[in-house]
Amino acid sequence: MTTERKPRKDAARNREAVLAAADALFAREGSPDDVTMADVAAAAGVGKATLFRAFGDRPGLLRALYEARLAPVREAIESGPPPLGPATPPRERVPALLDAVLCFKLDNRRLAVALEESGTNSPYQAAHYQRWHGLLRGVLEQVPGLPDGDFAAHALLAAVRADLVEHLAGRERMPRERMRERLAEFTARVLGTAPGTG
Amino acid sequence: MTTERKPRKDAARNREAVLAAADALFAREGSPDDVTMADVAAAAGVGKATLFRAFGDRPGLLRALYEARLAPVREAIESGPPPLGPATPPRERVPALLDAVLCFKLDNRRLAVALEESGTNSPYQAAHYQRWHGLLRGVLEQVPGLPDGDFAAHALLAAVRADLVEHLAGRERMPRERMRERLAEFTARVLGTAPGTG
DNA sequence: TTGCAAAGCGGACCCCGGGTCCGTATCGTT
DNA sequence: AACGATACGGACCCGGGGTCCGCTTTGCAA
Repeated sequence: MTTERKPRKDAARNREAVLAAADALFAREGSPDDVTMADVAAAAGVGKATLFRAFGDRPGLLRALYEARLAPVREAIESGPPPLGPATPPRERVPALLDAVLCFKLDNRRLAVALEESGTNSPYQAAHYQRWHGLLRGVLEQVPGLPDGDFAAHALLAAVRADLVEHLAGRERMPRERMRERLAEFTARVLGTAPGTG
Repeated sequence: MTTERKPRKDAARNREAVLAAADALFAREGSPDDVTMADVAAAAGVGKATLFRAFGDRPGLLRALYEARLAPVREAIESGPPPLGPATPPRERVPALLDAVLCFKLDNRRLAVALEESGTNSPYQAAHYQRWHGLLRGVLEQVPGLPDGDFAAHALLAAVRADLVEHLAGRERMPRERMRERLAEFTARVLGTAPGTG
């Protein structure tokens, strides 16, 4: 087993400072890649090496920020009450999950875009995507009449990809509630629960 | 009006050489961004400046390659016979369009990925995306019972995004015909023409 | 054919951002 | 207080996109 030593307290403090600074910068700046690593280091009042030692590389920093923000949502999904929690019947849980993802991306647009475009490789290898996909796929496969949960999960998640959300909400100024509504309609159609279909 | 002068013939020749070289390199290399502009210039037997003069910047080169490959498909869509051409009834044309996009991306995976990730800004501002979306949206809105063609068009196109296609076809080795089938099923569900729904 | 702009060429060069090195400062333990 | 381990920081390196400018080629015209 890999014995995890606990970090020195200045290290921990710096780590927090960096996270806070990065958070603020991404919120403030227009485009994610206008924020350079040197910027973050400077804003945190820290040397570049400290930053890289703490997070490995740029994607590492983004991931850390992302996971921190995502934690409450994960919690709600893994052990919360319906309609997000595991006790929810599949037909209701699927739209709830997608809505949660959408809302999360709406609330963290810049960050989500930065993360998706940061890796040198596709977002589909990212651990958090694999988790979302695995979960959604599992729930979809409990819905009778859905022939292929795997592809459907990918396709539904594609509809809430960060850059699409950013495009619609940011560039096209589509209101939040409208987007949620459209996504719900779309999901319902895929599930075969659409009003017009019956 | 902007008077377009015709280029000198060595310029034209070089332009072709660059396109051919880039094409070959993207096909050969594993990852799109392993191919540098300098590589392309060298492979084409041309100076870097020539390359940049001809195409502006890296995205410009990618776009040129992409448009060239895309031309026959556009042709088939704009003035070809059914099921792609304009004479096709909407309910058949939507899946045909998506299938065409999917096949195109399968045949030009590397290039499509490179293009989507190349721009400093999202792929949703790219002219070719706007065209696909506008077209699909228009067709969708001719289908009765579809409340929102705009979002549905985005969502359906998201299901055939280059990196997803690359992930499924490349990394996960999903066979071509299987992908087409899954996409067709998914599309049918959205359109309300799925076998399980009726 | 030769003259001569203008258009084009090429590769050395610049810029800038991610990532590293290593001498110095801090921590925390004895 | 002292000393090893751990962390700090900013100068530094590297590699890739994009530009500059002195030289070559083209094509028109005399």
